[in-house]
Amino acid sequence: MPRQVDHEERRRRIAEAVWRLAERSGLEEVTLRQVATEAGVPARQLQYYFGSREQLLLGALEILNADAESRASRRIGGTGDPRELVRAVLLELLPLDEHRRRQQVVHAAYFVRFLADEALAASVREGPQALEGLLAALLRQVDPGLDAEAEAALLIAVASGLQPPVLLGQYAPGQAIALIDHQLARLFAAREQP
Amino acid sequence: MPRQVDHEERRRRIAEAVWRLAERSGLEEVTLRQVATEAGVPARQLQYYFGSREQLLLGALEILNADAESRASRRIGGTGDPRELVRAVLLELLPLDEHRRRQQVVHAAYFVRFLADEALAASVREGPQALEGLLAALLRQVDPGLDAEAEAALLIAVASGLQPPVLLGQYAPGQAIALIDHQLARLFAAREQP
DNA sequence: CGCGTTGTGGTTCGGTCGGACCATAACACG
DNA sequence: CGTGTTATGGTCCGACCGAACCACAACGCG
Repeated sequence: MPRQVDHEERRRRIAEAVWRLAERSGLEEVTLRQVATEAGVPARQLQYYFGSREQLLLGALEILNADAESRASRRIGGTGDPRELVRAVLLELLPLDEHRRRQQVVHAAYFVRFLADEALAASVREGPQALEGLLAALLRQVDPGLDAEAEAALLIAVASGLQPPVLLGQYAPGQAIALIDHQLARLFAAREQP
Repeated sequence: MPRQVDHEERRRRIAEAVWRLAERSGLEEVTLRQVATEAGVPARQLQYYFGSREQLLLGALEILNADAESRASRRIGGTGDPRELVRAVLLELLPLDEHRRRQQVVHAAYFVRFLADEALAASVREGPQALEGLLAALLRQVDPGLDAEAEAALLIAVASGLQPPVLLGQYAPGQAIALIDHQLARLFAAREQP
């Protein structure tokens, strides 16, 4: 194999340009030329490393998701207490740093596309479903008396429902966290002082 | 004024074409030509009734919001019981019929644009804020002991957080309603049998 | 009955789009 | 030291974009 080039690094560099543009002004502005300019590479490379525009959008999304997942698991890996773990998982859904903000805005930019493409929709459903299972298991661990599935679903709905207002600046991140803590405190109240 | 033409009716007809296209495949596909074809009018009329593409997108959004608001107030107008009213307001946030589904998908398509344009962002924040105030007032009426602001914010977060999974087909509408009822039941439990 | 306002249709323009194409440079390997 | 694979760059094409422009049809009013 001649000409040593780190394909992954190139693809990542280009994908990051896609994210920045999508975050700034939606998929509409993610044209091959704009991406090339933003990434600082000739337009031809996008064709070489991703193929068509459609594949570029898909590839950039995959890299973003893989990125977010590894970042998330690195962040929650430490804690052991189930109750702390539940909280950590939920906070992961809020745009509390630049990476998560970008990831969530880009997801929003893709959202209508998810609806239109059943294959995409299926892969998007996986994440929340896995998260819901994990949360339910943790909740059962904390208090077997809970309706774990329903409470897990509610908590995820709360956290993801807080995304837009935080992104829009309607709530400060601290307010969103306080609301999640409010819901968690009520949920765990019975178990707290038995 | 010669040539009697119902401007509002024309604008609505064109706006509906914008919604359908935006719902189907995002703002990216909302081009003047596509809108004209979809609405069944010559492209020139879009220019005449809205001006530029940007103004068309804005105008279509305004009409959509006015529509949704009148439809919503007509739907919840009947009930008097505060507790029923709270539930009705929350269910209004779910995509339970074609109109609400369309409205919410179109909003999703505009979302990144909201983030980029501060004026738009401000107008988008108004709705939820007013809703939150209304809900908080109702909650205080039901049970003065509640932290009405926090509970109102949580309920709205739950309902709006349930939008994406319902739209994606992850939850059936009935499941989403059940989750909201679960949260409401817990909230009102103390008041139920004093 | 003109006549000026208002609405309509079609056409055109400069620019940008995604993607195809081709020549060539860089390098691992026989 | 060729030589073939891999990577790169520049260029070109037909299609479509938003928007401007123009000629004219319809109609209320003086």
